[in-house]
Amino acid sequence: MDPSTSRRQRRKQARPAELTAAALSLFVEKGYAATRLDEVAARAGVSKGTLYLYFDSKEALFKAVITEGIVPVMEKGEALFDALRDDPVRLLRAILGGWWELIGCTDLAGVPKLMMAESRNFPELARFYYDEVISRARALVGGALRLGIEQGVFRAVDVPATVQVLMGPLILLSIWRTSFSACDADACRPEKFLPAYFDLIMHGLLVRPDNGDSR
Amino acid sequence: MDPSTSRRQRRKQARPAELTAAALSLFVEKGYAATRLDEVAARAGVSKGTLYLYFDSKEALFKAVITEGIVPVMEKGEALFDALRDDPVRLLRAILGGWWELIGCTDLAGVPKLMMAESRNFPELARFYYDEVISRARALVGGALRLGIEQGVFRAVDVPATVQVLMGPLILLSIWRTSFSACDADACRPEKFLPAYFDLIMHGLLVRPDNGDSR
Amino acid sequence: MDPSTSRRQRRKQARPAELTAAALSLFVEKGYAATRLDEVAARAGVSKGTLYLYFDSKEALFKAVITEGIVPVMEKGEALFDALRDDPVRLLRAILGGWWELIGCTDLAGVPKLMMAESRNFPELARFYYDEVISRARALVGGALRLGIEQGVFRAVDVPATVQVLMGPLILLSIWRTSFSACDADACRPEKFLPAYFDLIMHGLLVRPDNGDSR
Amino acid sequence: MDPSTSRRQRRKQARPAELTAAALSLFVEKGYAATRLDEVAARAGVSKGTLYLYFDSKEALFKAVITEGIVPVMEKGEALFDALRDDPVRLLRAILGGWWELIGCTDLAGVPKLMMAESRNFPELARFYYDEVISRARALVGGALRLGIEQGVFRAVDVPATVQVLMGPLILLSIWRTSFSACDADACRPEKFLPAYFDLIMHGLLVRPDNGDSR
DNA sequence: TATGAATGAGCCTTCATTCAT
DNA sequence: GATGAATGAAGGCTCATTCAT
Repeated sequence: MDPSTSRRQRRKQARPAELTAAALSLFVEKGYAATRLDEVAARAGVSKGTLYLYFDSKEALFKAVITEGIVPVMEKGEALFDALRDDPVRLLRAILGGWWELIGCTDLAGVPKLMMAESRNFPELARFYYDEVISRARALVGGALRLGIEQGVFRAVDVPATVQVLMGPLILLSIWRTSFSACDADACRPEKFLPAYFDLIMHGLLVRPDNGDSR
Repeated sequence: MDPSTSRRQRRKQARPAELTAAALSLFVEKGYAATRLDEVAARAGVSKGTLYLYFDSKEALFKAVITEGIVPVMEKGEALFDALRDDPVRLLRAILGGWWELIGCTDLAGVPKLMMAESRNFPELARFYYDEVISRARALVGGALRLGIEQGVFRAVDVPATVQVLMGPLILLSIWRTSFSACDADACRPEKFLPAYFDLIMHGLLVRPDNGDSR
Repeated sequence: MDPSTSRRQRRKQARPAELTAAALSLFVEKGYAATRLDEVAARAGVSKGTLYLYFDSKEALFKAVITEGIVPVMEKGEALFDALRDDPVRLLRAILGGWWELIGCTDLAGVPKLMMAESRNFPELARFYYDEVISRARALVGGALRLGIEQGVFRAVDVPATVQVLMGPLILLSIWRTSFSACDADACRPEKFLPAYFDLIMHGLLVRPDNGDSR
Repeated sequence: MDPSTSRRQRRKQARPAELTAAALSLFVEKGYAATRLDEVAARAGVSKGTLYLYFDSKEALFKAVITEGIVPVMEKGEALFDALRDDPVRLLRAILGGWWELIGCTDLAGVPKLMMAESRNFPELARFYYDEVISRARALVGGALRLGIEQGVFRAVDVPATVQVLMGPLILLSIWRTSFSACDADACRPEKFLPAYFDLIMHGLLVRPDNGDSR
């Protein structure tokens, strides 16, 4: 292997990910329209022209940011599901906690925020995101709920609506951290929020919440 | 009084509200940066120049949209609080349900969405919004929680964190309706969501949820 | 009539023509691609943005330059034809000489030059130009030839091919004047060229050239 | 001799001509400014970087296209002149017909078209072209005319102006073929055009046209 | 007060040119 | 010699803002 070629090759292969990472952080910070490609390129350490070697347009870059970032994570979540089928309580905690670990507390938390802000401007992308991310996430959480109800561990709640309720606090916190952390660093600390979150929802879901599972 | 002058007067007085309403709907639809003042003026039925008679700049219009829309509503909420001090369960339902009625299901639901998207671009406005809206809303919900805990009706939850948890689903649903209703009209129907929401949180909060208060 | 409104109105009505005139001169001078819209605007005495109030894009401006400039002239030519039907020699001179007066020696001479340079880049425009200008011009010249042949004044030449031959020197001269006048001002002087042109073609066409018609 | 080296050598020597040929065809098709060097390189089967091994800049490539293509042809024309001094009619036909064979109906026909379009953008090149091509071509045609006039075969026309007239149809047809052949394949067929051309000009030039020389 | 024509700074995008490999 | 990734200056176009009417 020629080391010199290899370095350039490695660089070239890494570029798209470096660029989408830079773009993600700026899109989240400023919004799609207010983000200048100059800045994206600068943050990725390349010139403006280089960006166009890898992405056809600002819109293409945006789509790559959304699709390439989040789809792989969904697959991990689905693997989790199969591993914990027989304990719905641990499964639900694993899914919701896993969402937080893999998305909510990482840069990818910006993706839901972005999609909410821009879904009307990019309808096909919104459709894609809905099908590939939202639906699949709902199926995971809803599946865990249904298992728990079938096994008599969870109360017989309205599953689709409750899924939406369960995701709400997590998604909102993840957005909060990229939006209001300057105003209120305290409310954004997950170490206080997450226990209260799991305490409330488990108490709300479990048939017999007193056995300590809600902690 | 000349009636034509009077009509003009009325018109003139109504203009700012007509303009902020048009601006709100467009900001929510497209985002701040992607909204053109041409469109705002057109939707309000005036010319672009007229807009500048009432607002100094696009930024000033944005600030008016945020501040003038939502602050009055906060006062209604605070009045509610004083009226229902002695029944924390009804009080909490009234506050959360009132939030939905007065903000969540109206055009004002766009305001939280906007502030999340633009807080980094308008830090002082974010600070204002945090102080005048978020903090006061939290005080209301947190006050109801504390009353219930003191009176032994609610479990002894971590109040600040639980407030955040409680608001999450409501805020998210309100955003969802302006973002993904095209993809998923069903999940945006509050008549299914709200009962499941109250069922879950009341079960999660109440010391004795079986007495029917959770419905 | 309000004179102030009127002046602005008059200005607004004149703008498109001022802009196409400026654009024509620059397109002819530099070519379509090398012409910057800044320059066009500056030459018309307005700002770059103003140009976009009247034309949607550079391409739209180019199309307007071509279509609005030359079509009206064709109609004059066709009127000429009907007035001189009974004297084919004078008719042919009037058409060819009229082409020179109305197009060849004016700024419109740039239009054929432009179309030749850009026809491959704007195929629909080329088609339009071919149908609305070239075909009609050929019909005029060809009609005069045919009349003369029928009346026994002109030799029985191949009409379509000869039309092309007759137009060649005129069109070339008009292009020459915008291309090589700096190199050779002399060859661009029509007062020398035109007599030689008419002398040659009339001698070439007439059955009895000696009667002086060739002058 | 190593045959592979030799092939490379041959390749290397052929490169400039391959590149100018590719460039000529693209310049003629799209114009100088609208031609991208990527395309030129691709059409010549090399990479963009390679192009810069042979030409310093786009402008240098353009100049090479103009100068290297056409100057050698002029010399053939001048050789022709000396060979046919004593028959001015055949000489003139040979020069004009030769122009058509060597330039007008080949890719080199694009050169006059290009120079007309770009002369204002490249004044020194225009000057060079004027001196090395136009003047020499004029001298050839003018010389034949003068010989014919001296020998009493041609009428006493204004030589410089008539040269311009004689070249017009040929040059125009050659341009037409690269510009409007898509619109009007018929008018571009030289087998119809050239006879009509020679018929007209010979009739126009000859003192006694009836002796058949005009065919 | 209301209008809308005009402005020009700013951003996305292209492409001639360079240079490390 | 050949490549093609990288650069950055330049131009088309947008839109917030101004101002004459």
